[in-house]
Formats: sequence, structure tokens, C-alpha cells
Amino acid sequence: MPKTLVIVESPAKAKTIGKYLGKGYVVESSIGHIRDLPRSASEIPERYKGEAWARLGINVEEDFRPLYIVAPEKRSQVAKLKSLVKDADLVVLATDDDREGESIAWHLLQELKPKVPVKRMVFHEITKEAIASAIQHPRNIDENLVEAQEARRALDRLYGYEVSPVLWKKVAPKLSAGRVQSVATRMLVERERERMRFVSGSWWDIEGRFQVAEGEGFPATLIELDGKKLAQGKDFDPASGQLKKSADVWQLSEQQARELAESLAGQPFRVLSAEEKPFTQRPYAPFITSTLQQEGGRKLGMNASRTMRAAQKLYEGGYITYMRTDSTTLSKEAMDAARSQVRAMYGEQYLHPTPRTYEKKSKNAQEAHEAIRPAGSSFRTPESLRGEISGDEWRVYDLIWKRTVASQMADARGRRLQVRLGGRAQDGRDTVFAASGKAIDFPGFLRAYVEGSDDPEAALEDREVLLPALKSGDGVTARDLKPLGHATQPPARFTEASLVQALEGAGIGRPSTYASILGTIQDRGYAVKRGQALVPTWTAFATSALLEHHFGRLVDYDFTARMEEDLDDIAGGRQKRAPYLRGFYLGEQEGLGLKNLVETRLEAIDPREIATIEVPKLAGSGIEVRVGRYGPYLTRGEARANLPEELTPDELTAEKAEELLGRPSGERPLGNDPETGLPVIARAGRFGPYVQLGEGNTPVKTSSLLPGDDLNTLSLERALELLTLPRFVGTLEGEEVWAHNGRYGPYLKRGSDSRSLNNHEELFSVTHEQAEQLFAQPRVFGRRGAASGPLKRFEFSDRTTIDLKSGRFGPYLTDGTVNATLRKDEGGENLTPDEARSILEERGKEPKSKAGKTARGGKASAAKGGKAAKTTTKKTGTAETAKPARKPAAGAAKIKKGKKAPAKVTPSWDALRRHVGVLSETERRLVIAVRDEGHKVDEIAPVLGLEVNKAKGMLLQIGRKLNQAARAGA
DNA sequence: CAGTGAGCGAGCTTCCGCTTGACTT
Repeated sequence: MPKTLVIVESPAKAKTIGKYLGKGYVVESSIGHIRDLPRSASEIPERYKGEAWARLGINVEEDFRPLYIVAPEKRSQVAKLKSLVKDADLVVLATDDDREGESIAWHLLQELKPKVPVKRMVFHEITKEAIASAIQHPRNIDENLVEAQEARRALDRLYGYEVSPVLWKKVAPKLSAGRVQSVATRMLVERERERMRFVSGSWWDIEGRFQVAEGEGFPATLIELDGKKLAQGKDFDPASGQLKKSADVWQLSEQQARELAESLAGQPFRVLSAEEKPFTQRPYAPFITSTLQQEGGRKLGMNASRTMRAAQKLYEGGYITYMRTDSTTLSKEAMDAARSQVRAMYGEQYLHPTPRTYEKKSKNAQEAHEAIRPAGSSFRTPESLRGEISGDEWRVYDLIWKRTVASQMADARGRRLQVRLGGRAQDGRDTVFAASGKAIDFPGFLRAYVEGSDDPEAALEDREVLLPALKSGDGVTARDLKPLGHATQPPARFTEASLVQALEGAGIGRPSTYASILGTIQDRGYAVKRGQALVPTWTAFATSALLEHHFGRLVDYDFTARMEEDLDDIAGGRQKRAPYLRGFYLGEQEGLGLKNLVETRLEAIDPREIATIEVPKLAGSGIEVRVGRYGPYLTRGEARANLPEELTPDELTAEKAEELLGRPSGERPLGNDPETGLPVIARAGRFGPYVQLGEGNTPVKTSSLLPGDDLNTLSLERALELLTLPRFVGTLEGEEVWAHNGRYGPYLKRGSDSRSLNNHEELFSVTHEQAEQLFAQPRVFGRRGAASGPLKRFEFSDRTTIDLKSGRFGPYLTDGTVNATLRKDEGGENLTPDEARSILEERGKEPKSKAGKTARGGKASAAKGGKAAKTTTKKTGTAETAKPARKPAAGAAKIKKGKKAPAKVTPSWDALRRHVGVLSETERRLVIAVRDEGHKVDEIAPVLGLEVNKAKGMLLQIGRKLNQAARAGA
């Protein structure tokens, strides 16, 4: 009997289809994509590791050829598929009918290499008829569609893996940029910027209760005074909180409103007009992924990933159709099921006369699946599932069931009522009050589903605002005329649901990724949740500003939309993948694309400037917000203060900033020193937590906390103990010995000589005798004296000895010339000589510092710079720009190509001086004075108005900055 | 964002879209 292997994407789908197809068919799943570009260095096959493009996984030099690998976690499934292919007579690739699905089919073909005939089939619904029909109408793989997918994949990789490193260098390590996440982040940032610019405006009006004869009262609001309208929120300018110039309206103060209310008390009112307008309301389309997530949030209070988790379970249990879809289409079986259920449960009059269909919702919908709906040809009611499923799953099913059924129900019908009441105040002023009502005559679909509410019956009542029957000229009595204050509100922050909605509206992201986008921007520290709201962090502000200013095109809201147009061209055969990517990455003519942009921006972007965030409300105060290594902080001149985590960007006002600067943050008073009476304060500083004796920023003494101490629980006693450091231990050979806590841990110091201590507590306990013994021994550098010698030694007859050593970054191998750090899985203990040899020979590298020393001796970098500068004839301009910063880098790049992987070079001062542009004015003057003019720091610092110690610290920072700038340029 | 003492093997981080368990807390 012939056997056909059908491969789909999802195991749950395989199970269902297997049932429909029966004998002669084996249905198995690929579990999504089986191959992809390598994620990181560890996934790059050895033979490609040396290639310049391997980091990207795309050979940008040869037609952007992608390097595909089977991800480790997919290997077993691929092996399983391979063995099934061997037993089959026919292979049918039945992955989804969209760009990604086509690509999966193609990858399956490439990787499984079946020796039997292969067909491609597609279907959009999992029903017996649809499957049977699909299998009768196979087609071929659409190569153009596969190309479009590859183009999409490559573009995302190039974008993500080229732009993220710019952020690492200019903002903070481990940040990320991408076509989707960077736009999502920008949306949050721009909304928050609006909130930060926003100034609230306020106004007053009057709300009264009115009554006809003995009937029920109803509320109405003052809208007009002496023929002129009263202000509403829309009349205010959000930037100033004042009325817009164009608004010809009253803005009542509290006092005015109160006086008017008193003057109106007891006055007769009359109905000026009473209008009634009928309305109808149509049900919402059946769920797609984004709307399910939105309603899961609004009605059930579940976030996107929790909603999706429940939906996944329902799908696997066969309760609902596929939950990652962008199509609102119901299959015929679903339509019939929904309609017969409406008839049975609500009666014929609640059924829409004809089957309802809905327009596709999102721009780039690919509609490979049905809408999300209860599975099967007759829907099980939520009630009938009570014993079977529970919790989130039941609630999500209930939601899906209601929405699906409602989508085939009749329109709701009702009337909107508008009433105007007129009355004259005792002081002669004329007023108009307005009341509106809503009556629902026929609820239609609202019986089953009210958007945003969990309980349609209760919500229906809320929707009705009843007014008594009123007609023009009727007299009404006013009572309870209350002045009421109002204030304009800033635009609301995004929630998970509204951000997904906004992204979908712009065609950004796919149903399978909405939930993970939210995860990504939170994991990267771009946003935090406050209740339902997503609040962008200061890091998001810095990142977004960098991208907007330097990579503006990439974070345009319609970048994705334009990409989709191009991909459509590729899918349609009108454009090819390689030229498209060449245009994006290299430019129309080389040099205008992303690659060049990144290279030039790495030099141009001043990290200090990027770290400084514009806050409109701080303009003119001299206060700046910066994002530093230790989080966001405020600065004004010398003063600094941490920004508390719980303070959202829009809450930072000039007053708040003053308050924070006036009270250095992170400090905790512990009490007073009994000896001196001075306060003892625990603080968080640049180098970690420390305690200080004395007030404010001029402490008498400071001491770092030791490992094991906690800033939050530190006692006064311990603080006083820490403040005894450095401790006098005794005198040896006429020199004083002190116990210090330093950068590299605890140590003893005698004159210019020192010895490390093993343990921080020894600082307090080490005796004169122990000190004597230590100084009698030679100095041992390294980690607690443990490993200056090798842990293990491998001898070879045909090569030099290899040592296993322990270092700062863990165990490593070295033969004196090259070194190789061991990876996690390479156990140091059980390492055999052969393994050691192969690791060192494959990965061994010359240490950086050695290369640096030789380079400095040979003036290599200076020579390179000089040579390249001569070849530069194009650049003109001021004296400063005549020393081009960029061209030497280009020269270095060329050398790189010729010489394989040159070691990094420690730049000479000549090379570094080119980058003084990254420094502040003071820093520049300081470093020039010291390095060019040969002044001593101690002498020049006072001249520049700096404390000597401060200047020394500054020089360290300057060195770091210049080196970084030089590296970025090279 | 305090102020001090030395001298040492780096290498990795990251994208978007398809899909599920297998892990650990």
C-alpha cells in the first residue's frame, strides 16, 4: 500500500488532519521553521568562522547568500522527518499558505532531500472538505514567495545585527534595535513626550438634576451662557493649558460657576428642543490574534502572553481553531454552526438575515488561516464545557464563543436623545443645559457580546441612559445645581493591547510575534508596566533619540509598510532579492546603504550627547537628565542625584528635579558617630555602596562596603567598623603597615610595597606577626595568590607545552604565544592533551596587550594614519576637519583585508589626539596640557580650576573615552 | 555620582517569524 507523508507546521494540526486523511497517510509536523541563520558565534559552523560576514550569517559579498543551519533544538525533529521520508512514496508539504509557510516548505525540501515525488498543498481551514479538496489540487513551491521571505529574513538580520552594536557602544551593552521593536519603543517614547509637554488646563461648569412634574430626575450640564459656549477639553491647547486662540468660549472659574449656580437656584427652566435619532450598531468581526489579545486584556484582565497561553491550550485540546491568524473569515462550516446556534439560543429574530462577512483588518494580512472560533461543525457552548476545562481556558473559550456567535447576529437598534434646556439666572444671564440619553429598542448581537465588558446583560443596562419623554416647551424644575471642576488630561499611555493595535494598524509585526514584542521591549529595559500602562524608560528615550536622529528612515512608522511593498514585488517576480538587499545594505551606489551609515555614525555619535535626554519642563533650569552606567540621574554642574525608579518621565518637573538634587539620593542615615558626634550615612556611589562620616558632599571620611554587606540593612556598628579602614597594623623595619581595602580587594601596604590579603575580614584582624610573615614572602599577583602557576600542564613531543590556567574570565589554555578561553561545556578537569591541542590550535589568539606593545614600539598606528591622511585630498574646511578622523579608519580597514585578523592595537597618543572632539572643554584643556605641553597634573590642575584628585580621575576617564572613540573609528 | 594599589588570555550581547516542549525557580 502506498504511503504518503504529509508535513504541516503544528503538531496539533497534524493530529487533526491525520484523522481526516486516514489510512495511507502519515501526518507529521515541522514544528515551525526548521532552519535559520545562526544566532551567535557558537552556532556558526567552524568552516565559516573566519569569514568576515559570518557574524551576520549572510554573505554580503556574494549576493547576500544566507547561511542556514538547523537549530540545535530542531535537530531531533528533522531527524525524525528524514526517517519518515525514507518510508514514504510521496511527500506532501502542507505548510501554511503564506510567505513563512512557503519558506518552511522550501527548507524542508532542501534539508530532507526526498528521493520520491514531492507536492505542495495548501488549505485555509481545517475541515474534512477543505483537506480533501486541497489534496486533490497540489501545486509547486512558489520560488518567488520563498525569495520574498528570504529578503525579509535577511533585512531583519542586517538591521538588527548592525544597528544593535551601535547601541552597545553608544548607550549600553546588550541593548537591541530591530524593525519591529524599535518602532514599538518609539511609539511609547513619543506618547510619553506628549505627556511630558502637556500642561493641564482647568475649567468649571455646572451640573444639575432636573425633573418633570413628579417624574424621575435626570442630569444635565451647562453648555452655554449668554449665547456663548462653555469651554470643553478640546478648546484647550495641550502645550500651554490655556484656551486656544481660536476658541470663542467661556472659561468659568470656580468662583464664577458658584455665583452662577446660586443665581440660577429656584429659577424656572423650559425645554428648548428635544431630538431623537435612531441608530444601528453592527457586531464586531470574529477574533483575530490582535483583537483576542485586546479583549483578553480589557474583559478578562489577562496580558497578551497569558491570553495566548490559554488559547494555545484550547487549540491543542481541539476546542478552537488556530489562534495565530490575521483573517476574520469564517469557514462555511463555522458560519453554519454559528447561525444555527444563534437560532437555537436567541431565536430567529436575533439572526442576521444573511451570512455576515468582514473586511480584512490589517494592512499586511496574509490570511493563511480562519478567524479564531470554536472548533468543529457545531459549537460546544461554554456551559457544556464547564466540567471539562476551567480557569483562563474556559474564560477565553467563552469569549471566543460569544464573539463568534455575535458576529452572525442582527444589528442592535436604538435611539439617541438630545435635549436642550433653557433658563434665566436672577442676574439676567441666559443659560442652556444639555442632557443626552440612549435607548436600546432591540439589542441584537449585544445580547451575546458587548465589547470591553465581561457580562453582556449587565453591560446592556449600563448602555441605556433613559430620559423622560420631553417635548419642546415643557417646563422643568432645576434642583441640585452643583459647580463642577474639570481638568484636561494628557493623552493616555499605551497598554499592551493598545500598542499591539497600533502596531497592527501600521502593519508591523505578525500574529505570532505580538506577545513576544511586548516581552522584548520589557526584557531590554525599554519599558516597564505600571498597572496596565507601558511606561518607556529613560534608556528608551536615549535609544529612540539616537535612532531617530541617526537612523531616521529605519524607525519611520511606515518603514515596514514600504518593505512589504518591496517584498510583494519580489513575490510577484518583478524584483529580485539580491538587488533589493544590496540597495538596503550597500546603497544604490555603494556607500549609501546601512553598512556605510553605521560606519559613519559610529564616529559621529557623541555618547555623552545621546545619554542626555531632553526634558521640556527642565528647559532653562540648567538641570539635565542623563543615562549612565548606574541608571538615570540628574545633573547640574557638579551636583548629581539618582532618578528614583518609580518616577515616570512625565512626572519629572523642575520642582521635582530641584527636590531630588537638594537631597542626594540613595542615602540612608545610620546614626551618629559616638566619638565625633558626626552623622554616619550609607550611600550608593559610582563605585558601589559606601559609608561616609560627615555631612553631604564633603565627608570627613568614606569607606566602601565589603562583600556581604548590604546597603539597606547595614548597621551603625558595622559602618563604624568599616570607617576604621585603613587600619594601622604596626611598624615593620621602620615603616608603617596599614590594612587597606582597594580596587582589587583587601591588602597590606608598607611604603610603596604591598601584599594582598585573602579575606576582607582580615582587614580588621590581621596581626603584626601575620603582616611580618606576608612581607617576608614575595609578592604574588593574581586571584588570591592561587594561580600564577598552571593548574595543569600538557607536554607534547611535536609542539610546545600547553598550560591550563585560571584567569579573570575563567579557565584558559596558553602556550605562551596564543591563548584560548575554555567554553562552558569544556570541562577543565577532564581535558585531554589532544583536546587541549585542538582547542588552542583552532581558537588560540595572540593576547591583545602584547600586540599593543609591539605596535607602540613600531609606531604602527601612527604610520597608518599618516599614510591614509596623505591620500585624502577631498576634504577641505577648517584646520580641525583637515585632520580627518575617518579616513585613517578606512585605511585600517583595507589593511585588515590584506592581513588576516590583525590583533587590536593600543593607539598612540598621536592617534588618540584626533578624537579629542568627544571630550568636554575642560577635559580637552586638561589632556592637552598634560600630554602635549608636558605639565604635571599637580601643577596644572589648580590653574584649570580643578582639584588635583579630580583631575587625576578625569584623566582616567579621558583615556577611556579617547580609546573608545579610536576603537569606534578603526 | 567617593578615592585608592598592583597587573592581568576576552568574548559576547543583538534581529523577526514559524512552532513546542524541556528545562529550572
